[in-house]
This record gives sequence, C-alpha cells and structure tokens, in this order.
Amino acid sequence: MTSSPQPKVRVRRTAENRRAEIVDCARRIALSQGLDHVTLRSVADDLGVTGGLVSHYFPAVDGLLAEAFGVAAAAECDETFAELEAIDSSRERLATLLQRLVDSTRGDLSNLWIDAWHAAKRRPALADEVERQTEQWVDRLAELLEQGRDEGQFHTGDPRTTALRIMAVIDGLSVQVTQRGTIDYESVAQLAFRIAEIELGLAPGTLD
Amino acid sequence: MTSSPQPKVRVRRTAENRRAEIVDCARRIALSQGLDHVTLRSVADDLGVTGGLVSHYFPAVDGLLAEAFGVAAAAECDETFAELEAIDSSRERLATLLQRLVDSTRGDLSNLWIDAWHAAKRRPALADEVERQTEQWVDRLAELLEQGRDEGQFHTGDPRTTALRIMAVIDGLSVQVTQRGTIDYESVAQLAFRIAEIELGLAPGTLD
DNA sequence: CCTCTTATTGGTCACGTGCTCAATTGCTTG
DNA sequence: CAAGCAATTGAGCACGTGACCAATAAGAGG
Repeated sequence: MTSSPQPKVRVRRTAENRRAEIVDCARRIALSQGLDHVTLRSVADDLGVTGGLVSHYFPAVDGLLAEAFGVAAAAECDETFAELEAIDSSRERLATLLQRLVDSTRGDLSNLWIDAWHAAKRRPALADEVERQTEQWVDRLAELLEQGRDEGQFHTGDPRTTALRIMAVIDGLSVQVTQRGTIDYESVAQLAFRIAEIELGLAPGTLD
Repeated sequence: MTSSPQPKVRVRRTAENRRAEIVDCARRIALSQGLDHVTLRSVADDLGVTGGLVSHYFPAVDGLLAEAFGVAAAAECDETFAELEAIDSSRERLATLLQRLVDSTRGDLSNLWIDAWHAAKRRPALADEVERQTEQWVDRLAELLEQGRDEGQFHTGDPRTTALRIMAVIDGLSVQVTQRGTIDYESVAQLAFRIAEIELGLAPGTLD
C-alpha cells in the first residue's frame, strides 16, 4: 500500500512566531547537543522546514547562535535571581545563589558557556552576547552584594570586584565539571563558598 | 620570465624526524591560530607536503590534535617548574609560579586550553591528553605545596585539594583573559594570590 | 473577488573537512 | 649494482557546512 502523494501541507506562521520557534529550537539543540550542533540544517530538520527558511530569518548563523545562547543564558540568570526574591536575608540569598551555581547538574549550562567562549572568537555577534550575559551575571550579583552591604551583612570594598571574583571561581568550576565530571568536584565547589565568605568578611561556613 | 618546471625536489626524512616536524608544526598553528586551524591541509601546506603524508603519520586527526596540545601544554609546565628549581624558598617558588600563571601574556596558552576543553568532548585522544596535562599541573603543584609544608612554610590539610583549588582559579582567570582581555584582569588575578595565601595559612600579601 | 506582500520551498553552489589508495621515488641493504 | 622497503605523492571520494536565489503559494487587504 503506497501512500498517496501527500499534498504538502504548508504551515505558514507569522514571522514573529516562526522566528521565536527557530530560536527556541536552536536553544534546545545547543543545550542538549552542544552549540556546534546548531546548524542551518539541524534546526531546519528539527522543525520540519527548509534550511533556506532558517537562513531567511537569520542571514548569518552567527546571529542565530548568539540569540540561542542569549536566551539560554538569560533564562538561567533570570530564573536564578527570581528565586532569590522570596528570600529576606541577603546572606541567605547569596548562599542560595551559590548553592545553585555549584550544583553539578548544571552541566548543560557549563558546557554551553564553554562552547560559547570557544566559538565567540570567530563569531562577533556571539562574542557580543557572551559579554552581555557575563555583564548581566556580574551586575546582578554585584547588586545583591551592595544591598547586603547596605544592610550591614556584608563587608566589601567594591561589590563589583567581589562579584567578578566569585564569577571567576564559578567559571573555573564549570571547567572542572565538564572535564572531569564530579571527581574532586566537592573540593573545588567549597572554594566558591569560602572565597565569598572571605571577600565579604563572613565567618567560615556561614554560607553553607 | 617563467620559472622552468622545477623538478620536484622531494625532501625525504626519517619517519621519526618527519613525525616530530608535523607535531611541531601543529603545535605552532594551535598556539598562533587556535586548535581549530590545525587540520590535515593546514599542517601539510605549512610543511610543503601533501595531506596524505600527514594522514600517513596520524591516521586520525584526533591523535595529531592530542599530541600537538600535549607538547604545548607540557612545554609550559616543564619550563615553569624548571624555572622554580633555582629558587630556595618554597614560598618564593609558589609566588613565582603564580606570578607566571597570572601573566596576561599567557593568552595563547589560555586560548589553547579553552580550545582543548571544547574539542575534547568529541575527541577521545585529546580528552585523554587534556586529563593527563591537568593531572600534571595539579600533581606538580601539590608536590611543591607538600614540600613547603614539610619545611614548615605552608599549613595545608591536603596539598592536592589546595592545588586543585588554585588551578581552578587559574582556569577561571584563563577564561577572563580570553573573553574580556585585560579589563578587570587585575582584580581577578589578585584572587589567585589571595586564595593561595588563605589555603596555606599565609599572611595577606605574602605572595606578591 | 482580485492583488500584492511575503513566508516558504527546493535546488544549487563553493568550500573545507577527514580519509583512502594506487602509484612513485628516494634510500638502504644485501 | 640490484632489489626491496617505506616515505611521499596526487588525485579523488563522501560528507557537512553556510549561503544564495528563483519560483511558489498562503494569507491579508482593498
């Protein structure tokens, strides 16, 4: 029994919807298979459309990669800080933040960031987005620290510098988890808490 | 004036020599243009030979990448620790080591490590080499710390854990310098010294 | 109902990648 | 000097990539 030649059912969407769908698909692929696997054809195939259509919305892949990375990174950042709003104490907000960033199940995101650091060298749009998302994390963390300082819970000279340092440790941690899995992970994860405590003049163990 | 058809002057080398030459060329390209640019043809062209010849010595590029990265990383590690041998005090040895790792002119190496972290996901041989080189750094640093502890200069529980943490900060620093250049670099660089001092029970500023 | 915009197709092009292989040619050894 | 081994060539294959473009049809507006 041969199927009768199916008359192409073209689903025609609004430009807005289609574009969003493409970005979301790219984001999903980036998180599950790596940023390298986000390609005109992989996205098109996944969506059941033509490569040319993806090209229509994103004349250069660079733009698609940038946007896919952007939404993925921004989503994590937004979610994380949204969770914190329910917490009263600045100290506990920071503790929760670190706890989340140190979670070894964050592997997908860690991998994504490493992919982005690597690919950004030859993709200007992605490089811009990486910088933007990095700024976002540092700024919001610095804001949290400043708030805690104003409440008298933290003692830090420049909140931004401290935020920068904490994020640098998180980056090192990302490398750790992607390269060696969870081996030796605890040892390094504790470093994040320790450095935060020291930078903020807190007693050891305050943030665990 | 057209040059007369040069009768192919084939330079025929011993297998050993040629192999070493190939690896060295790959290393050079990896450091100057990134690991991605190390390809059968790029190496072959640089050497004035055929792609097939490179393939002859390295049946799979994975192996070539691994070896190129290996020699580059090992060279830095060896040189670094060789420099330290002339120094008497463990404390000064560590200070010099950190000073060197924190140097922002280390950009080529930082880039190489990031390339390697990224590519290792799909290249088993490279992944092994990355692990090996990482071990190498951690082990030798741990050895230095242990020695210092025996001399009564450092106070650390587990030297290996401390070494792991210091190297994690260096990794974070590598990301910093490759992504944002030297902006905010000093702030993060100091973190390396600070964390080392704290882990080893040294007074702040001892290592600068 | 007709028209016009544009989302969408399908096919193609040029390029770079890793890898293969038979055919050469230089060197070494008997 | 002859023979054989192995370094080296040169050409080609299969594949995946980003990009391009003319043709088509769905939907919106007059």
